Amino acid sequence: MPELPEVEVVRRGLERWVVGRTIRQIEVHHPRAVRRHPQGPEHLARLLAGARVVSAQRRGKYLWLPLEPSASRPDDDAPAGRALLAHLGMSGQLLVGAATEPDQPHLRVRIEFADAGPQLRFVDQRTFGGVAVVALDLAGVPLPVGHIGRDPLDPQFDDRAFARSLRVRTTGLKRALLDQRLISGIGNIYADEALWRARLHYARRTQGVTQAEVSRVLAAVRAVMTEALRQGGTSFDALYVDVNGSSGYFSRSLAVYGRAGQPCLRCATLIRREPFMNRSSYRCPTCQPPPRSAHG
DNA sequence: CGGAGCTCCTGGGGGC
DNA sequence: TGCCCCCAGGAGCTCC
Repeated sequence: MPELPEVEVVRRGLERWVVGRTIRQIEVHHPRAVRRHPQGPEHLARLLAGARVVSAQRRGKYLWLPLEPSASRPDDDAPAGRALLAHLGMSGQLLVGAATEPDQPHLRVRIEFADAGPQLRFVDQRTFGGVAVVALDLAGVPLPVGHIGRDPLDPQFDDRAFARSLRVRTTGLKRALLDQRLISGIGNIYADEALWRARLHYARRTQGVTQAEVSRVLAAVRAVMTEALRQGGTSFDALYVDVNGSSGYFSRSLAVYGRAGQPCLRCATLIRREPFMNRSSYRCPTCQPPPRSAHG
């Protein structure tokens, strides 16, 4: 399940293998993979043909490749330029490989370049992810990404502003961590890992969280993501891989996620799995006790 | 408008 | 062995 560290691994791969190259043509193999491109697959293909990839950017779990502005036209509706935007969703992969490699079973979009180099493929089993060509705002951020907050590894992330907006929310702590408008890049795995490291329960009321606890949870988020990044990301199977198809090793380092019934690495209490938002939360009952009152 | 719940999707795995 | 149901979950959408 790609979260910030996994997406950043992919971004680095794109930076190395795709930036500077010119797209020759693309093939859309599944309409759902381009559903976020409202004008349809043919329009997407037209915009990309001949475009040069300028850089590889990321905010939270969104990736985008700014494109060299084409010769300006009077009717240009994207004065600040366009980018190829990608979200990996649950199971999306961006793979760089030779044209001679056989098509993956869930190949959704193929991008070929004008040079003789490897192609870029968007492969996605569950089709929660997708690609689109979108306009950039004056800050260089894709319009559909405008509502996404900065992520905790962004140097411009404002810890104090985060603490303020967190404490005026009326929700639970984990729900807030998963709200990409407030802080981006965190998904179910890293939310559980960070809460375990910070020794906080997922249902803690955001209004009742102290400044020290906010600092603790932010430090935990950054620590777990930085460690995961160093190990190439988290992977349980072949679903999440870097652009070369290699898996990360961080799954070996998970303290609570997926460890129901196994001892807590701090206190040996058995880790518990509980239903949460129609999904699961993993926690240590001793290190992360339930909040005692409505104030959390 | 904030908050909560629903929905999209596919393949693996467990139960019978 | 085969079938059915559950599970994984990001994020846009809908409803209150």
